[in-house]
Amino acid sequence: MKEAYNFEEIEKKWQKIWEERKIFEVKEDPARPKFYCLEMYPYPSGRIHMGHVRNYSIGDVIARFKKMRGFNVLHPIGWDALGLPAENAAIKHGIHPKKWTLDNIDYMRSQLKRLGISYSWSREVNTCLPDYYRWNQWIFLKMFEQGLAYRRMSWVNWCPQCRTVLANEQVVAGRCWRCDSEVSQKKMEQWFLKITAYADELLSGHEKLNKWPEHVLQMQKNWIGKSEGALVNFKVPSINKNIEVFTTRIDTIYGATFVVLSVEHPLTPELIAGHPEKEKLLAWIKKTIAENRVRKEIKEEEKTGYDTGLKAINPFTGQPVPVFLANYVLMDYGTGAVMGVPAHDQRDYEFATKYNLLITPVIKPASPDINPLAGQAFEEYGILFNSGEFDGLKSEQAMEKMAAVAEARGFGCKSVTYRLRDWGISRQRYWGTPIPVIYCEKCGLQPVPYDQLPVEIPYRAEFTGEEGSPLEKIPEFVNTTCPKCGGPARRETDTMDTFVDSSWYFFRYCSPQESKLPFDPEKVDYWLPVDLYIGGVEHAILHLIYSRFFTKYLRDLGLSRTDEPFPHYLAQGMVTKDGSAMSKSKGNVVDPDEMVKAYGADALRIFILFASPPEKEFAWSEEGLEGCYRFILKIWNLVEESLDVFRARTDVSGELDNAGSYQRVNKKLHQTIRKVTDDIEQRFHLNTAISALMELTNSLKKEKDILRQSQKGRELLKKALTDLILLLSPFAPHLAEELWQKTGQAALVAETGWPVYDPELAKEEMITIVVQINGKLRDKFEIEAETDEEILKEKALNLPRIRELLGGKQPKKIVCVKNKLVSLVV
RNA sequence: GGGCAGGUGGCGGAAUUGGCAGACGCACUAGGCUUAGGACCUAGUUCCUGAAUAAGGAGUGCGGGUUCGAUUCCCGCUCUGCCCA
Repeated sequence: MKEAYNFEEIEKKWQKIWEERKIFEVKEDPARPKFYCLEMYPYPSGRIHMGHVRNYSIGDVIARFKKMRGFNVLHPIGWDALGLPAENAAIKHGIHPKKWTLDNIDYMRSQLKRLGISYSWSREVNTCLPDYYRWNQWIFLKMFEQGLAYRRMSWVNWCPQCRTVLANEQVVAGRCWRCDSEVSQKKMEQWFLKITAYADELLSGHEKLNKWPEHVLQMQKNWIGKSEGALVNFKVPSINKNIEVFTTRIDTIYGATFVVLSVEHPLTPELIAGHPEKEKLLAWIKKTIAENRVRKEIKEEEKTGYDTGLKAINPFTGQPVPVFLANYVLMDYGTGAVMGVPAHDQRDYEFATKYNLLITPVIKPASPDINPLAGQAFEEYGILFNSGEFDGLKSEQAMEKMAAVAEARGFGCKSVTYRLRDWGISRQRYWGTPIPVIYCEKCGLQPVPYDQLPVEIPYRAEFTGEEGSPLEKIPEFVNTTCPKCGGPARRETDTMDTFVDSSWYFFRYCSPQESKLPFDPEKVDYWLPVDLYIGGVEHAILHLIYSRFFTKYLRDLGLSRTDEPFPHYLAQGMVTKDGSAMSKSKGNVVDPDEMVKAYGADALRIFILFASPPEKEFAWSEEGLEGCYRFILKIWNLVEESLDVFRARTDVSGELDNAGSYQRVNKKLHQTIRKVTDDIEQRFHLNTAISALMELTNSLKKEKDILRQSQKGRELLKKALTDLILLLSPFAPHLAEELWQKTGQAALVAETGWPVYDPELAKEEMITIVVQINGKLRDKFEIEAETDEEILKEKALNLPRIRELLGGKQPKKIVCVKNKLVSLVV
């Protein structure tokens, strides 16, 4: 009697055994090669979603595979547990953020365990516990000591109704998410981390990241946005001040017919001091500042500016040019001032046209074949003219020479700027790491001494969503004593961006209990870098760049020797259904729990991996899942029906009736081992690995009754089933363990080695050779592999069909490729 | 506007180095088995012409190029998605 496949029972059983026997717990072992397999840790929002299942299933295949290949595998998980949603839940439902978060974690942990992911649970990291976030504070203080954490004025979103600061995600279409009133901008003192100090290394480090997807590197490059150019001073004689502009095109400077400053430029007040329409101008400036914060892009028709009436001197031409304020120059980039070259910059061109400014061309195309289009700027490099002593130079040469001249004459120099800004980490929120700083009336700003860490998030707080951060309203928290003079002082009430937590959590996994330092440098030295990092591409810029920054900082602090935390990043594609990303707002979310209940974790895992390669989009379909469930049933039944071959029998004759069957299955087996191994190890194409397993299963199913008629065939079937179970185990680990046990194995699959193939046996002996005439397939024939090209040619020409088609004519040319084809040209 | 990724049957996808396009799965069709089945078994399924298991033609977004040969390489266009402005 065949036993039925009861996935619920089987999966629970093996999850329990793995946990009890601590199969996936690891220690440093210098004798073995290590493999650190990491998936992006989840935010404990309440429930696991399909994106998580995909992410963790991919990671689990790799982790289990590497373990079977003999690696010492670290495969940890944790929780990105601080953040705004917990606070929102408190505001909306009156649940304390801590309770909400910890409850969510408990539930989601059980969900992950139900999926059978091979995590080292003893290393679980939870960022909302003081044990973890105290080290955020520790690292912050180290940065503060070195001037890499600093405070300055910066803009925040402000809801005038709720009188509170809003996070960007709380601003919906320019309005407050709670009260729908219009969000304004407010300047406040904020904390920053000096990531720009590492701008150059973050960029040059890309060279080591040859196992990152090219497009992710490109995104980071754009984000860092290095531009090489020059700084040039334009003197404003009437107020005796210099306007320093940054330009990447100093070769066009003879065409600079005006200067434009950001409305937020520090010189603005002086520039407009004597303006006849000062009031009107101030109103416009205020409006522009507000708009610049909200708006992402400035379209042509929206470019507005004001003439200050003042003139600046173009240091190259010596000519006075008008000084403008405009909304299309941002204080955040370069120096907050640019020179306007309307002939060679499209934005300047549009601006000049609108305000009737002089347009002076100074660059002509290098080749006379190119005609600059009328009615727009010519932005290409070319040959200088109208440029005094620099006439006739190419743009590239001119840029060098003119920067040198500017430097020699004292009004400029070569310069590099970055688009990358320092990282603003201040959040006026409760559920985050308190920034460990104290303000004393007498002594001023004081860092919290290391021995007073952690500064804990006070439990008792009120969550109204109004009137500033909850922390501000907790006197026991705010009121403290100055660590220097002992007098009364106030605590900083800002908390840290949660990206700080996720910038180094992968260090913490190496020694999660460490209490003297953020992590044990020796253990980190053994495990880092992460050998494979898997996660959604939505974190490709911020999280990955911040993590790289922290890694470099921790290295410079002497705590680690790792330059790049993630030498290999696998960017997983989106999970979609009905053509769009699964999301609550779209209402197309499929709950993994229900699927696990209906089909089991193994079927869900196999389907999610089978439907598309990891880096591509994955489209949900329940029919597809059913198909994978049937595949599992097929394997189950195949093994059930063949269990007798695992028992010694004497009543089977020794000789094989069907040698062809033996050959086919043996070859298929070795080819499958080869393909599954290569697909996992080299390409991460888990979908084709699974399809290879399906093929092997189909073939065994078809041949098993013939094979079992002889002793030799029974041995092969036994080996094939054994290897099939092993190959299957990273994908469907519970099923594999159960079948493994059924076939009489004492050890666990998870502790067994990966099957090995014989390259000789995996080779095809007979090969189909294709015969083409004029590139069209006309016939084919079977022949031994590696047969000489001459023989192929002869054989092809003698095929009856080919002779008929040639009609006695000699081909003009014959191309022969060993093991592939014969191509005739007539 | 710039950068990147992608476009292959009814659907998800395969084709790893320029060499048989459509593996594997879904869905569907016909038949079998069954009291029944969303189970299982057998056969079939890119499109067009054909009674056909005969034979031929077209075919990997569109147009061109390189090549004996292009889903794959090159040029131009187009559409979709992502990122940045």
